[in-house]
Amino acid sequence: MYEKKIPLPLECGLMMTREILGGKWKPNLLLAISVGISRPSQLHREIPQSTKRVLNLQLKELEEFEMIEKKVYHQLPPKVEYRLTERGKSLMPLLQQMNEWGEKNRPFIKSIILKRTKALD
Amino acid sequence: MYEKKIPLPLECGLMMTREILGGKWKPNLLLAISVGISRPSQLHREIPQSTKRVLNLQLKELEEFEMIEKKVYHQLPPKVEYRLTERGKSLMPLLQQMNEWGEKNRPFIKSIILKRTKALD
DNA sequence: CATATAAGGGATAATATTATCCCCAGAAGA
DNA sequence: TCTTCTGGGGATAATATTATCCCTTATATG
Repeated sequence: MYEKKIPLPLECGLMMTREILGGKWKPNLLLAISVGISRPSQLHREIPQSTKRVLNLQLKELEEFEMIEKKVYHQLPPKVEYRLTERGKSLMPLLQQMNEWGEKNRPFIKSIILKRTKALD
Repeated sequence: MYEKKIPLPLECGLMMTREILGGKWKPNLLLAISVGISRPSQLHREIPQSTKRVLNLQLKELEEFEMIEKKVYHQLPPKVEYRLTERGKSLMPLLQQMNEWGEKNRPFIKSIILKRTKALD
């Protein structure tokens, strides 16, 4: 996320998508924003496993890549809203498929993860 | 990839998909295997930016999650072939979408990445 | 004999990514 | 006054992931 010393192949579509969706919470953020959860505090409540700090970092990157837009209302208390750009919206089918595939296969994947953690004692 | 100390939300479909496709070369490996590039050496030639070592690690994980199957021919020189399982095949539409979206948006994403690296001097 | 190919992996370094902690501002409500 | 809510981020620790290096086995080829 910060600087990359080992340049990644810029000629590969898969890598490009990875660059956008690779962050741990980015897919969740995009999906949440797409359904109208637009303010930072709401997003954090939606994804409480994470931290404001980290969410901010990932939001900033999504903004850098113009997947989302940020509207700042200069008020007190401050108010910020994110929304998807057209480019961001074009990711929705992909994200939905990711989510669906994951849901369908969740029991199976989960069981394997649990086996692994048990194998560690 | 090795051990995870911070447990990830097992109830989220997106996270499950991430667990499978999160490795740097896993999507490429799966796509390559799907088009018949089945032997480790072939795969490495297909993805020369990586290393045998790393590819092996990622292949092993894909196997653990039963996305691919490994056939070992006990010969000399050794011969190994990977192929997709049914579960692995079910990932193909997703991978193709990832690839297509990435290809479409590659020029744009690339330009932003390049701006960032230039901004570092 | 030197080199290549096949597949694999231990040990360790380098990098990248996330998490944690604690701070800031200003206003409203109990 | 003490707490809560808003949004934000510096500094640093902890973890996770990839990369690098080098060695093994056995056959075939120049």
